[in-house]
Amino acid sequence: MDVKPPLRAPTVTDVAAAAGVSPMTVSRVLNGRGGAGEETRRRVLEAAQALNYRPNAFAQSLKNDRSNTVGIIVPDIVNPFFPEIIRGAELVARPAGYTLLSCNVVEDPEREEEVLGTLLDKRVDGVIICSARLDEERLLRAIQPHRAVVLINRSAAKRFAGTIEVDYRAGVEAVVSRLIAQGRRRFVFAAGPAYSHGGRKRREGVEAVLSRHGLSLVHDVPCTPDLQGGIDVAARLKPSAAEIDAVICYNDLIALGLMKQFEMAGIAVPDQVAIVGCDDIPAASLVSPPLTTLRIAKQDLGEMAMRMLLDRIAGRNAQQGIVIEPDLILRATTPADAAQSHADATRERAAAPI
Amino acid sequence: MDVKPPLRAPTVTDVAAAAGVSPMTVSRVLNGRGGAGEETRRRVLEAAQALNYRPNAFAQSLKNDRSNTVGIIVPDIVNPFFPEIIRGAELVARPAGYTLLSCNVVEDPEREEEVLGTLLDKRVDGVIICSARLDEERLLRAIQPHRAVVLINRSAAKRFAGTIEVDYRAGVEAVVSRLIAQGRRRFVFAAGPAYSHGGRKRREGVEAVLSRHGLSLVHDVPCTPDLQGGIDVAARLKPSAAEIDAVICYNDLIALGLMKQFEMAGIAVPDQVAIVGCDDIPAASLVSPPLTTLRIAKQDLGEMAMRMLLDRIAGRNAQQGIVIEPDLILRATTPADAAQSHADATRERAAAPI
DNA sequence: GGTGGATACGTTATCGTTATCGTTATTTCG
DNA sequence: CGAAATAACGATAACGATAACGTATCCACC
Repeated sequence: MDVKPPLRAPTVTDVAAAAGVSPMTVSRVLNGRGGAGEETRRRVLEAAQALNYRPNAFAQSLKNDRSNTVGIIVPDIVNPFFPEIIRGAELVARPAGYTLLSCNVVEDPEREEEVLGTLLDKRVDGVIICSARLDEERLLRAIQPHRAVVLINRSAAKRFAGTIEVDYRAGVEAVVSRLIAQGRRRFVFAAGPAYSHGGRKRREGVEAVLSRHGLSLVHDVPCTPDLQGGIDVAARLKPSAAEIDAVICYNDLIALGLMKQFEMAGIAVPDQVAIVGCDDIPAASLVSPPLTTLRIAKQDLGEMAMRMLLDRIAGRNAQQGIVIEPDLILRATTPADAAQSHADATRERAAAPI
Repeated sequence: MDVKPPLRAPTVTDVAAAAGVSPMTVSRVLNGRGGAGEETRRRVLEAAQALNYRPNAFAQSLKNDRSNTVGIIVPDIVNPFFPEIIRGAELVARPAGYTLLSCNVVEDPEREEEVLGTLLDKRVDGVIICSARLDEERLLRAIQPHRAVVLINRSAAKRFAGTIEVDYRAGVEAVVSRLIAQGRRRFVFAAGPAYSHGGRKRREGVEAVLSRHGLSLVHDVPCTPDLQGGIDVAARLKPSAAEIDAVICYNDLIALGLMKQFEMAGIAVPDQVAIVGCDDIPAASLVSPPLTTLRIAKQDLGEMAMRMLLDRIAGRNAQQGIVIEPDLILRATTPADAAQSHADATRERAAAPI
């Protein structure tokens, strides 16, 4: 019963034959280039419709040397921080006629290089790279052959790429200052991946404030940027838990893993140890106590990055570098400031999952 | 200083010229087809290396009529359920030489149709569709032109696609039975999207067990499958909270949104109302009380789906339909069974984030 | 020495689309 | 009314890679 469609997809030639015109005319009509009569135009459109014709993107790309595809590379798609960025990017890309190719590199620099190569093979018109884990030299070499590049949280290579950076340093300084004002003195930094540029910025923020007060980090613990990383850090800290009173975490996942372990070990948060995360992933507001964190407008970030990329593809390199500020979201893993408790409550309401 | 690369990427012809052979020979060497002398082979490889040659994927695809690209469509990339599936799929696709094009359709059936069209334009070799939201007829029409299709959680169209289904019904029956044994009688189903096939299966499970006990749902509330959905459901339930004692949720996000609202409203979980989620996203084990849920091996699911898809692309339609069973993960949003409390504890330890 | 068969290459044609240029018919205007 | 401009369309040739086929060379073996 089912009319199995011809094994071969219809081409311009097929449409042309059906409409009684030349392939060129079909192309003209379908691309709205003009130069086709009204009656002809109608016939062509009908024929295309009837055959369910879809232009072959390969042939088009081969001809035009543009793929209308852009790539986005993230270190770990399972980390809730990144899907929101991807969504933002896609929201901008699609209406502009671009398809987004999102690639997960599972926190592996080798893979990052490899994926940039694959994207080059696919002739993407541009790439957004989130939190590149490659060292400077390899990163440069890897992005250099690409037509347009936007780097998120990686200041390097401004000559070859647009950049969008989160001002982690300022954000971290704000929380740390606050904690010091509240009497905390013995800080730990759960540092995340050693090769992370954002991680270095965060550390700078912590250390700047600490040294201003004549303090320094009690521990600086690298870890994977996921729940397991937090669990590992907790294991390292538990023996000497009495000697610390605040942990600044590279991201929320680490903070949440840590909190869970502290809870099981009977370490009181925030009374004994304050915990600060980063990113404000949805889970941060759901746990008990809710996590104090630096909120980053993730979807906006993705949208901005994609707009910048499309600009660069179009040859408009207007914005070379953008810096965005994180928002300090005070929740209950840091002590409430008596004088500010009302303001905090208000803020938290605004910060609740919408 | 920087030697700006030629604007045009090198082609086989360039490599051929550099090596002093014909383009065909270059192609042969690079594809390991044999039929090239040892010395020639060396020269070609050197030339390709020197020029940093990368074959143009468009031209190859145009010639071979295969893109070595597969698509995966998910309703919402921000829902933690899906990134793990994507990761699983990618883990299988990449070693097999396929690039994965993942598309987010933001819970919109129109968009789903549109994206399937875009993937068709890109001539993907196959598609995996997670939780299709399209109705039967439109889904069939949309997948029919595709070369190979695997549907996740959608039993339809077995003639045209491989399917992998989670046996939600069985999983839900298990929890509901348990809750009834524990004395719960007044059930609510937070149903998720009305057009979800998986949602219907879950409802069937709940209703089957209830009717076996002469009961029926107190409320059946559709909602978006995210935190907001849970918040909305909570708003609907709060006025009559005294009349219910268990809520079965379409997924964990809904359950978590609901819990947060119940907590703020002073409704005790599980003493007053038991809550059950579905998926076992990482946040489920982090909140307090930790959420009882149906665990789905998400990454495995993605891997299986991709293996099935690659089989179908290769023309081996071995497995037509697979059913996988969810695991009931008992945590603290459902009452502990005295006799079983030790077993539960053991189980929970195994279920902790690794 | 001539025939057969490897082996190592080059030529040609093709995938589907479209820019370029050419051709033909139609209109416009001095 | 005739010349020139305009419009509508077609033929050709690319884009880059590669099957299919052709050719040239060399060795083996009768």
